[in-house]
Amino acid sequence: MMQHAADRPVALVRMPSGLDGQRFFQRHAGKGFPDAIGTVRLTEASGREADYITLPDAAALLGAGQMGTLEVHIHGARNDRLDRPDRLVFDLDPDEGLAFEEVKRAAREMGDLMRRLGLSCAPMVTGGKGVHVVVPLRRVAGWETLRGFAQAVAQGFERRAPDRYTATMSKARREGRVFIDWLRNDTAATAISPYSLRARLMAPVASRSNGRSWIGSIARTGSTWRPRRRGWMQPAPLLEASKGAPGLSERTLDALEDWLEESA
DNA sequence: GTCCCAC
DNA sequence: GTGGGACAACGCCCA
DNA sequence: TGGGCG
Repeated sequence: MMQHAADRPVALVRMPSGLDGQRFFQRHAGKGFPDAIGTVRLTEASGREADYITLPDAAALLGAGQMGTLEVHIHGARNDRLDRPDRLVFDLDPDEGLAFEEVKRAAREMGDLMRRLGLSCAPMVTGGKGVHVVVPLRRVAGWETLRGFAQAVAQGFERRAPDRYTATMSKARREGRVFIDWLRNDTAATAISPYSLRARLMAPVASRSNGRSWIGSIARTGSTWRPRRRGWMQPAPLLEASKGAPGLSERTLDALEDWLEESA
């Protein structure tokens, strides 16, 4: 998990009093935090500066757990270049009651497009009903570019198959469709970290809808902890995709233009 | 977990 | 001094 | 401007 979550601003979902207690989302570092947990100064949209939480190493993650942390949500940029995101996320969020098969189909189509645009990517089940398609990026473009790219892709999907996709968050537009949430790609936005638990009963990592338990999720990652059964070990798809990942270049944006024109 | 106020 | 309650986000889109 | 959303 730390290969994904270390050295970037994070937000925590904490339930320090257990399942029956309150639950809160915390992005600013607070007093009484363990020494192992670090802070990183971030300028918010309002212009205000605030100290955000960051986890330098496994000890910090352990410290977070000690404070009742269930979920870790990560920013799209690392501490050493907060203005140059190294990942982009499409959150594929199905309407209530939509078959998981539809989400998988959406993820496949998104993967196809990313490959066509020369980008690499990997799918991730979120532990809820959705799938994140994560696109690791060389840090050549800023947030503005990223956001515009994500929006264009989501709207392109909607235009191509308006009966199956929507790029609009509103409940009404989502009926029977997969909402492609492109809004996770902003300076202050976060997305659930790979391998984070979820603050739900049984603390899943992966949803039941694809039949994979959280133990199975760990096995899938290439973690140093390995289950006995052979054949489960595979390289973490996202880490594989990150190796030599390209950035959002002029060429990528041109390819996107072509795709958009096709569907116009 | 910590701070702060009321008692 | 101590018991107890409050507190621990942000920013977007769209109506 | 406020509500919904994640």
